[in-house]
Amino acid sequence: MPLSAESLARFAGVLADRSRVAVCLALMDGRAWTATELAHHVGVARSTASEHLTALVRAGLLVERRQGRSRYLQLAGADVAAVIEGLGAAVGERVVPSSLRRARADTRLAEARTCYDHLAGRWGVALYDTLLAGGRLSADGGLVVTQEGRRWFAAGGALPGPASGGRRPEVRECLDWTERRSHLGGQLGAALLLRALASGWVQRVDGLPRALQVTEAGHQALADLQAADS
Amino acid sequence: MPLSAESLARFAGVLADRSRVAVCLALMDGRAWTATELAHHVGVARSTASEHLTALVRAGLLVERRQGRSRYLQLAGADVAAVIEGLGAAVGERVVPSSLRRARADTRLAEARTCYDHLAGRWGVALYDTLLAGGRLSADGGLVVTQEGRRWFAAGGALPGPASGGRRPEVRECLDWTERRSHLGGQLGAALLLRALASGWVQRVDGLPRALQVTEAGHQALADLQAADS
DNA sequence: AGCACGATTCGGCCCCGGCCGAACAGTCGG
DNA sequence: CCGACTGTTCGGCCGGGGCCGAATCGTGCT
Repeated sequence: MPLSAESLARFAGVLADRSRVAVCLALMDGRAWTATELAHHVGVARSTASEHLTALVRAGLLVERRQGRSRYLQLAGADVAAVIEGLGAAVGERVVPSSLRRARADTRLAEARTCYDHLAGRWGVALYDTLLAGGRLSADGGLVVTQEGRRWFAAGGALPGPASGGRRPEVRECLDWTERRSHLGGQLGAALLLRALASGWVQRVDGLPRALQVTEAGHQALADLQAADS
Repeated sequence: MPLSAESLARFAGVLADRSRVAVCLALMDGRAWTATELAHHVGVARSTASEHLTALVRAGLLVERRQGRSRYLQLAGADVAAVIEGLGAAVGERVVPSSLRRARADTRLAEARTCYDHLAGRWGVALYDTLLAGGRLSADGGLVVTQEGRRWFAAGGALPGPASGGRRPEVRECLDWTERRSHLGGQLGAALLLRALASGWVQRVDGLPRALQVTEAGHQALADLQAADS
């Protein structure tokens, strides 16, 4: 009779399917997967996966980001991850032995890390925010590099060829839900990571593949960038 | 492919039905309901409810206690309640504004309180344990009052007529999952509450209907009882 | 013993939903 | 413009499962 039973059951119904659960479990690594990757991973036809994914998005468990002919999917937020972990605990399984749990626990991963081939973590997010605040990037209706930004990237040697005609977008807003903030992806994001390593802003940490340590020079570089804008 | 997806989906499937969810929600008050009560409450036939209830018990969400021709059902534990609350939070609903949440938070309710018409809370549980340890109650295969116990209850004026032919059992083990322990229910439990109030062991608290405050006399009475047994 | 009552089982109905393959729509690259 | 590739929509198939009513069992009361 109470309304809550209806909606709660409907919500649980979304998680009441192996394929959909498998999708969510795969996404527990916090990264964005493409639809075919997920379809192949759970072992169903692309058409079937498509329906599941729209259902998960409509239910608010996933967010999608369409890019070209691809559709990238991520968990909607840390709260849904918590629900899934809670369910996993209820059936007595450890759902996430993966990088994510460590990412939250390990402060070394929290400060700075790679996300695929670009910069993430608190420092990566801060750098992205600074570039945005300084007008080097603009996020009005799709992320683009401004003229000023293009000069700055070029000066640092971090600008790939303007017509480096790959399929990959030049810049991309990459949502990392452990931070619940965006950082810079795409070609330029990758180039920026290389520059950060080359300039000694960050350095890799032995034994922790994705971890980065921010050096004094790195903190200084970010501070300089912020100071130059004000 | 991973086993966890299968079992997790099956678990979610148990909660993917309005009727079953409505049952769990009703049981969130922490008390035991009878099967027909639940059937009537969620608005399905008794036969349908019976199947749902066995499913919930088999899934480990509920525990049952058969007594005479009745079947009492309760939530299996605080952990399942937490899962349900988590799910409720995920759909943006407050599942339990009820007494339970307060019972956990409010130390006054935690120390001693009424559960229906008998004693619960830490002090109620301790009293029950003491009666059991002192051989006044025996729990081997169904709770019964021993001869020694019968004398003790009679001495305190807490013994209802031996053939007070109501339908209610004389003693009953009542499982309170906020304590995760049993306390004394049934006719004798109710009589014991009256005696505890009459003897000044506990007194009611203004403004908190179910709350009881344990007096010095109450603590003393329990200590005396424990001392007499050793 | 007989009756009342709570609970369970069984057969049957019906609808929901997961699955696939085929066809279609967009996008990217030559 | 023409392939190559990603995703989506649409029939159609089929199994699962929620629901009920009737019959049955077991318990308790008189």
